[in-house]
Formats: sequence, C-alpha cells, structure tokens
Amino acid sequence: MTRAYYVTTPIYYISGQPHIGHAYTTVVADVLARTARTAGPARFLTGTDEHGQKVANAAAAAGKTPKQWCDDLVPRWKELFAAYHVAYDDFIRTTEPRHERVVQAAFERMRESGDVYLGKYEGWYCVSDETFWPESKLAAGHCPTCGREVTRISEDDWFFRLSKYRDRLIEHFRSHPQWVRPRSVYNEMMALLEEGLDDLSITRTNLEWGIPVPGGGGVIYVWFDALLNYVSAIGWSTDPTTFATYWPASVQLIGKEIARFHTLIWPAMLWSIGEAAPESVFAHGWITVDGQKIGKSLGNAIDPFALAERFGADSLRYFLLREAPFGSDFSYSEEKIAQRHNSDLGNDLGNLLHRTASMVHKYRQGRVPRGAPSSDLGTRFADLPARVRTYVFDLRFREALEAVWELVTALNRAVDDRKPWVLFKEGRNDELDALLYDLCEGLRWLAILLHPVMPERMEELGRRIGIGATVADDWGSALSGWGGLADGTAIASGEPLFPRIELAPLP
RNA sequence: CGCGGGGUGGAGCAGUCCGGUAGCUCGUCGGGCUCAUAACCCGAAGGUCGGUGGUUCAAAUCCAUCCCCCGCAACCA
Repeated sequence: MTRAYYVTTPIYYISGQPHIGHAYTTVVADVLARTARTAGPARFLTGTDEHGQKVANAAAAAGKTPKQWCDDLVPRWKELFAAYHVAYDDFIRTTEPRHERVVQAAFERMRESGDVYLGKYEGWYCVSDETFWPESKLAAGHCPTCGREVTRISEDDWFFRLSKYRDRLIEHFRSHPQWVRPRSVYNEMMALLEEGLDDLSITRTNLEWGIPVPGGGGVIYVWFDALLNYVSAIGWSTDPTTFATYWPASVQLIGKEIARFHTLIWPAMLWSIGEAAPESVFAHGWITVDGQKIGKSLGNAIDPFALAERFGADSLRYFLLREAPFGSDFSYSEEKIAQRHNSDLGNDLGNLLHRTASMVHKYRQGRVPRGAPSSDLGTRFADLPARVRTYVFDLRFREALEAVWELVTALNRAVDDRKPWVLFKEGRNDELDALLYDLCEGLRWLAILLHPVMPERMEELGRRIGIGATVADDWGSALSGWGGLADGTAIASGEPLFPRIELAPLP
C-alpha cells in the first residue's frame, strides 16, 4: 500500500462569514498539497464545522433552521477558496452522513472500552444567551456577554477519559520533539501537560443541534465531533484501504488558538480508537493589523474577497507565504502587500519575463534559440527543486521563496553581465543565443517551481513561454536538467504579468 | 511569583535550541546599463543585538535579574 501525503486544515466553524484568516490557512495547505503532487500522491482536506450552540444561536437569530443556515453559508467558503485558487481534494461538512456515522462509531467504541463514561457536568447557564459558562469565564458572577444572572446547572453527561492519556502524551511529546511546531506552541502544550489533564465532558443534553449520542442522551459535544472529521473524510471504520493510504496525516495545519484540542485531546482520541497520532501538527500565527488581532468587534476585519479582487489572489498567496516565517504572527497592511507585489513580483519576476520576451522578439523573431551545450546557470541551480521541496515540506515557505528568488536574481544579473544588446550589435550570435535560451529556460523553471504558490499566474507564464499546462508537471522529470525547453518554441509578448499597483497616497 | 511569546541599523524581520566575522527585504546615497513594468545590475552609509550582572579565551546566542509590549488562562470552534 502506498502511503500518500495527507494535509488538512481545520474545518471552519460557520457561525458567520469567512475572513482572511480562513484564506490564509487554506492557502498554506494548498501550497503543501500542490507541492506534494509534484512528487507523488497527495490529498488535501478542508471543510466546515456545523454543529454546536453558536451555530444554533446564529441560525435562530437569522430565522433559519441550523441546517438551512449552514447550507446557505457553505457556498461562501467554497467561493472563498475558489477566489484564492485553492484546489482541495475533499470538502467535508460535519452534517454529512459519512461523518456522523464515524463519530457515532468512535463514540461507541470508546464507550465499550471504558474511555467514555457517564458523569456529572456542572457549570453556569445564562438563560438569556442560552449559553453555558465555566466558573472561570464568569464576570463577577454574571454572564460575561450580557451581564445577567447565571444559574447553576448540573447534568449527566458522557465524559472522555483524557486524564488516562497524560503519561502517553508526555512520552509522545518527549520522543517526537518535532511533532508540534513551532517550538513555542510545543512548549506551551508541554507545560499544560505537566500541569495535568482533566477528563472532558463530550455530550450535551440541553442542545439539539448536534450528532445524537448513540442510544440517546443528548448530542455529542461539537469539538469531539469536529476533530473526527480528519478521519471520517478518509473512511475510518468504513474504508480501510483508503484510510491506510492517508492516515496518519503528514501535517495538520491549525491556528495556535486551537492547539490544545489538536495536540492533547485529538491524539488521545485517536489512541482510544486504536489509531496513530498525526505525524505533525503545525500551529500558525495570527494575521494582525498594526499588531492587533483581527476581529469584528475591533472593527478591523478584512473582507478577503475584496482583497483578492484588489491585489490578485496569487499576489496575496505570495505575500502570505513570503512575508513572515510561517508560525509567527505577522502584521498585514495594504502597503506591504503592494510592496511585495511591485517589488518581488512586478520588478523582479514580471519584468524578467517582459524584458526576455522583448529581446527574443527583437533579436530572434519571437522564437527560443538553440542553447549552449552547458550552462553555468543550469549547473548552479541543479539542486534548486530539491531545496525548494525540502523547505516547503518543512513549512519554511519564506526560505523556499528566497531560494527561488536566487534564480530570479541570477537571471536578471545575467542580462546585465552578458549585455545582449552588445552581442546583437557585434553579431556574436552564439553568445546571444545561449543567453536568450538561458533566460527562457530559467523562466520555465520559475513557472514550474512557483506554480504551487501562484497557480493561476504561473499557468499564464507557462502559456507565454509556450509550455502551457506542463507547469504542474512532476518535478522529477520536468526539472531533471537544464535544457527542457525546446528551441523554436514561440514566446508570446504581452501585458505585464504583475502590473504595478499604485496605492493612493495617505491623506 | 499563573503559562507562554517577543524587544536586533530609518521600517519590517532572520539568526538565539547546537556560543566564535550581525544577515535579509524595503528605504536612503553614489555608480552602471538601456532589453525591460520610472523596472534591472553594482557599490556605500547606517546596529555597543531592551537594561544590569554573571559564566567563558569568546555571548545577540548560555545563566540570573529588572524594564517594556503581546497572546492564552481547562470544556468558547
């Protein structure tokens, strides 16, 4: 059985509209999946988390049933991913039967093994908000959102024996120091582990919007339900062959706010049903505006659709991966996006295409001339695909892009160093042919190497240099050596690939 | 004593785990070039790496302590 690359995003909780953070995580997963596909089989899962109190509340406020609410919103997420050129293999909704079956099966199995047991859940309930609050969240004994009185409630719920897995989790963390990244999140989770773990109530009797507890007794708590999407989507308990191909996941991307659930509770749940923990979990940072967290209440939420419209989805994808080391928070601003777009994409890369196409037309009637038998550039960058892959699979996107940009810079420099306008004037045709060939071949490499990051623009670049859809080829064959571009290929001249974006000056 | 992260040339950041010429992008200044999207290439200026103390032949990097900023704080996804 072939093990395949399996990458997941969190499933997104649809109590409202998608924002730029959703696009961020999903784009990163897309880049991983696209890169993995240049090497072998890969699967990329995303989806929506649709149960729970907040969805029920939001739906009620909108005068809809929860299901209708979700059905109406799911297309927004799909539109978002389409707008950002995301090509997922599967999109799972937690309201689908294939998921509900698996959640109930997992629950049953844990109940049979004794990892799920009946206990008493106690907390505070705000009648007005229809919300439960733990003791620690109360504001001076009152509801933290509406300020009203809360009442003590107590219900019989099923609990997951999380405490039982503490020692195994500690051992797993110690023996797999890279399994949770970045290091800061690993440390924080390890500290939580050392403080100790309590069992978790995983059912609710006061709520109807959820997956029914097998045998009755309310619904399954939304987190317990949601985490299982990663295995329900690949057929746990129903399709052993598919499951064995993809599990354990290669990397599960999350935001750092949900690290507890994915690095402590999730592996314990998996062990409880006899499966392995994911190979790695990577918690990325927040996108901030002027160092502040983005939030509706702060009034600085960003409409991801408008942003893609304005700057181009591929430029944004590049920005998100290039701007900060993956894992850290990073500050977003339109000025920074425009700067990256203009400088890296427009001046360095786009202009490289433009000047190359111009010279090929001016000096060689728009056809790629025959290259020299060997090229210093080809020798120097022979290991670039392997380097890029290593960086990408290590989620060091910034370093991957910097490595690719060494080639961009080298090509631009080659023009200055070898002075084609002089070669042309002096009739040094072999030298001119060799240079122009290097430039075109270099562009072919760039289109292929950058395709996972900027699929739409690199496909356009591929069309311009006459290689079309092969930009998504397997790197092993496409980039096995310098010289893959056939001479005589027509190079199109055209509008700038990344036209400059001028921001209106600030008042 | 709740936990964790951060403070590096004008701006934004790498480097800190495994001590040993402080690196990148943008900006600034000077030069080159004309194929090109006022783009490209070369060079320069600019930092006692938050403070103090310690370990060491040697510390941005290890230890202690202090100051400042920011997240999280158990069932909220």
